[in-house]
Amino acid sequence: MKILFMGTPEFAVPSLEALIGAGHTLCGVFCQPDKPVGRHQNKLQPPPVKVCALEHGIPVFQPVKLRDGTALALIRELAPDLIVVAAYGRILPQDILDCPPMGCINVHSSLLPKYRGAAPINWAILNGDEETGVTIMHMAAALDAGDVIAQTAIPIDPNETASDLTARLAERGGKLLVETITALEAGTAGRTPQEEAAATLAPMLSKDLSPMDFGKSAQALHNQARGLYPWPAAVTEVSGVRCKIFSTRVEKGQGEPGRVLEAGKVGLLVACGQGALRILELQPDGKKRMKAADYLLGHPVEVGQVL
RNA sequence: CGCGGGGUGGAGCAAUUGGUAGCUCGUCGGGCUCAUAACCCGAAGGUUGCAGGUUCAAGUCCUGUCCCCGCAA
Repeated sequence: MKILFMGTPEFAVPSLEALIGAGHTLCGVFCQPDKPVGRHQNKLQPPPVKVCALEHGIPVFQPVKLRDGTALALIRELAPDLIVVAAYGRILPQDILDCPPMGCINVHSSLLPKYRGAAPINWAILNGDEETGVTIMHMAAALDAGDVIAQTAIPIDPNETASDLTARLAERGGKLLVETITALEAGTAGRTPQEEAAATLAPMLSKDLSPMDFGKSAQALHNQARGLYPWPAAVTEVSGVRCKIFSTRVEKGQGEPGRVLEAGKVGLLVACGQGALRILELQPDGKKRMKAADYLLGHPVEVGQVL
């Protein structure tokens, strides 16, 4: 099968590699343009998918616009049988969707119709879900609304971070993608419309989600810390110093929300609206990530103070 | 050269106006205890990121260089 792949971040890489591994012909890879990443805004960084594609000698295209006709012309020239999209980061216009004979399919990291949008994995954790999954679907003009071809559910570990879960789902997605294409070729693939009424959105993350409100339950805060890991991360102030909270645990405990119940070798224990949150790992502004216990050695926090 | 913080014994931090580096934890040895992420006693461990410079003397001032991190994207 001659395939045009579209994807950008790390999540899409296993899918691309799975296609290559399955022996499909990749006639090209589309990804977002290189952009400045990190501290040195003067330097452009290639997205992970580009790096992977180049390693495999696959031509890479990074169009800035998809609706000015040049992208469409390019795709016609590449003449793929099928377009596979995985976290490309753009909505494909109808003329491109209509282009390949076998159509366009998408790898999405949620159990659609739940969590349509940019950050399905994070929102599944933020909401405390116990399972999520990957879906392969035909693409429609609306956001993540196409008919479902295949779906696999996987359990979410109670302490799993979005980063870990992303890696697992990316791998699972790659496998399901290959299986699905095989089924499409064989003509045995199913096609189930999504139940619109059950659709929910998983919008892009932002730093507005970072501040921790200890009035919430310890479980909610724990979900916040792992769901926003590693970016934008749950953030709170410890003795006036802004800290990203990277690793937490839900424990029993009671007290005014935000009050420090314990500060020692096992980190900080902070009272929440319900239960208490053990802060195990954090990162102060300008410092490296460290165990909360280590941070306390040089920055004593009094038991009883309120964060 | 986008803005800013920082590199000190294994870890996290200190070090008055420049005068041969201190604290907490950990580690090792010993003691106490039914027991301990507890306590007591003792010990080891640092040419202060690197390279130059100023000075009688620099972690502390100057120059250069490498690395880490936050903001911003």
